[in-house]
Amino acid sequence: MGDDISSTLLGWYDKYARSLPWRSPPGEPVPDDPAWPYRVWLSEVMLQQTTVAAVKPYFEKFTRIWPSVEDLAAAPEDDVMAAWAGLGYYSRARNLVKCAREVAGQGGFPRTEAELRELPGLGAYTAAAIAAIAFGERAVVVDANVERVVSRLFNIAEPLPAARKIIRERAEEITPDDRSGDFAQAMMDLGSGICTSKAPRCLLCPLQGECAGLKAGEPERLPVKPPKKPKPERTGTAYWIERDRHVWLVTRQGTGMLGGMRALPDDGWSARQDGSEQPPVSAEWQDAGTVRHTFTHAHLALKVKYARIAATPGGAGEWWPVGDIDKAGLPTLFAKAARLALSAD
DNA sequence: TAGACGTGGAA
DNA sequence: TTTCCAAGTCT
Repeated sequence: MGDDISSTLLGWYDKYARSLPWRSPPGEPVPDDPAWPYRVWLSEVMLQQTTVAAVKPYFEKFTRIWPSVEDLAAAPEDDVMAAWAGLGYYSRARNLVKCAREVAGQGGFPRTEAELRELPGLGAYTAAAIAAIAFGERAVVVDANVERVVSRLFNIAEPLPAARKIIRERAEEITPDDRSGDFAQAMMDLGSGICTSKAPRCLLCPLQGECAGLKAGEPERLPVKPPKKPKPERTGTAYWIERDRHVWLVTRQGTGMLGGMRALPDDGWSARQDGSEQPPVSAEWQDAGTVRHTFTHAHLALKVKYARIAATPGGAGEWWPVGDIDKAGLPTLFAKAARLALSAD
């Protein structure tokens, strides 16, 4: 049963695998090149909760600027954060630098799942994926695609997250000893293009004959997910402070929201609390408008105010040339705010 | 363990 | 317009 599923799926993958910049062709042995695990690692971290389409240009940029893990390890953290700007989940970029430095210090990536799991930013999924894809080790790779495919294949109606235990057991049973990396990527391609969340294309599925969820009638209902909680509405204010064709930028501290990223100064809004509306300096503030932005866990209405001042604000920050604002590495929220300020000014 | 943590595209 | 989500991790 498990062998039937894996051999059928691998046969399908040999024929229909997507060609992606970080992939080797199906069925080929793992490339014997130190750049290979680096590229697999980088792509896997970028792909966490992020679409292939969004990742592609970032992967090209990172591998062009930093072709090896040693290059990335030697890069200033600020440069890496700025290059990551717009991709989201910035703790990934902070951990990327940490991880690159550890790996470079060790002379390369470890090749076992357990050792990989110890590196910053690598959880159960990513460690298994790298072990299987980059090193050809047998590993059971479970991500949201695998959860969806497996819950349908075996008609697992238990809701998440409780279903994870049985899903992992089933995934373990159908994962082949050989080509477990190709098998994982085949499951992802299947989940991405055929066994999709809302409208699975079961008629095109190589596993339709083996799918208990399809036999039971409503595979699109699986996996059963817990109800979502409503997102709170938050308000805040960001400040565009200009002097002599330069704008005052700060770097957000800590590991919280947008931590480590350049930003416009603001009034201390967070996902948990509205901003104070207290500007960082006193000035003749003018309204530029409001930016709407949705995070995973809150909606934000960010008012944007602008002013020209003569002095330098107190506290840490830097004057950034207004003409180079697109090179500042602002996360999307503040890139939107900057655009608004520039259009109003 | 449930919540924090981004973004842009699809429906 | 709003909701949902896409190759998760960390605390």
